[in-house]
Amino acid sequence: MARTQSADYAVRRDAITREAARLYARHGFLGASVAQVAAACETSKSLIYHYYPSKEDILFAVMDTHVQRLVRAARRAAAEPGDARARLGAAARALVVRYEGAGDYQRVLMNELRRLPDEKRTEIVGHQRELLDIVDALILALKPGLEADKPRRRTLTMLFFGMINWMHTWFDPDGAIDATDVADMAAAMLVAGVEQAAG
Amino acid sequence: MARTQSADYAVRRDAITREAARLYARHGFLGASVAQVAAACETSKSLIYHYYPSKEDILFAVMDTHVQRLVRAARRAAAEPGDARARLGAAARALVVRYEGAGDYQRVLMNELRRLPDEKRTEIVGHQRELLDIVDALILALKPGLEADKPRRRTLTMLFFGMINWMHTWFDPDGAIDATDVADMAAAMLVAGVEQAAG
DNA sequence: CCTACCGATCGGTAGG
DNA sequence: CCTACCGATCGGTAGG
Repeated sequence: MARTQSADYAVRRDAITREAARLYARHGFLGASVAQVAAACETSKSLIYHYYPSKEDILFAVMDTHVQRLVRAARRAAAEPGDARARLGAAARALVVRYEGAGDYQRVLMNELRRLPDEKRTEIVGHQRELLDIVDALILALKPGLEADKPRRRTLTMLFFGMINWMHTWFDPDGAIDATDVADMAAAMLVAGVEQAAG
Repeated sequence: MARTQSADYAVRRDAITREAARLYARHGFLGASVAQVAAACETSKSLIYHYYPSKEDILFAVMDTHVQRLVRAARRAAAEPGDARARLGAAARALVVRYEGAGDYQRVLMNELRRLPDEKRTEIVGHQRELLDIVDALILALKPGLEADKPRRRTLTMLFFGMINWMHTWFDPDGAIDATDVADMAAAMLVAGVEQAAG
């Protein structure tokens, strides 16, 4: 190889991304300064700009890594053996587990999309659409009769993501009900909505 | 009376609140400056500070007027004649109609709560809890057997608000499905969740 | 001529 | 109700 990067280049970059996710989640993208991100990483602002060309590029990294993991997790769950109902439950649980394990990233994804420049926002939105399409396909597998009713399928999908995407605003991991139970409840409610729409 | 206010004091103040809601909704609280609010009202920053002591007080006014209207609308719908199922549907429709008619206010309420100082945030959260309690009471009316299971009732309530509170991120008023249909779907899905939890 | 980094400071704009 | 400002802090970049 011609030139080498620091041996721990990727490690440092990930650390920056993680601290930025924490601060953007807590204070908002505009409310968290690059100086705060640097301080959290116990380094200088200049070092941050060595790893990322701009504050918005850090935001993109936070969202992109998270949404890609969500897509992979949902795809894997939706491809498990079992009928459509079981695969929907598996996908719901997989997503909720990821939300819980990456709460800061999820908050940033939900709240700061408009802070991205058009081109980058489009890329993230594209991945989010892949996620919607996975659920849409499961709804269709559940009720092939809804083939012609795309608007209703999309509405059901959005109501489903409404239920789970904002769990972070109220869910208590130390409470009486755990995250996978909530995922199962949301999946069951979606199934009921699908039955009703089809019947 | 000792001193008079301008005859159109309330009208001007409401106009400021409305323009602020629009700008806070579009750019976020931190992303919208007081100068922008003043420009939108075709007046000066100083005039804004004549009507409101701080930028955060405008934010509080936006949230407070909206959440109080939501509580009134939901209470009225929940008190209509009919069984619990019908009253739940009426409450869902009343909320969704208000969300649609006050989209900017709803967006601000959803996204900017943490920008309020503690005391004011507590006041808004108190009103939101009234809203939760209205739905909780309807769930209980639907299934008295859930009396002892407050955690599950609260989870169902939060899943319900998850469905309708973030409609503004995806709902298309010119689309094939109208807002009250979405409200009915959400209400039906909540009922299914309640039945399942009780059975 | 590269990379990895530092302390200091740039031009503008924020709320008040 | 305006212009003229303030102390502070923003995202980003300079030289070395």
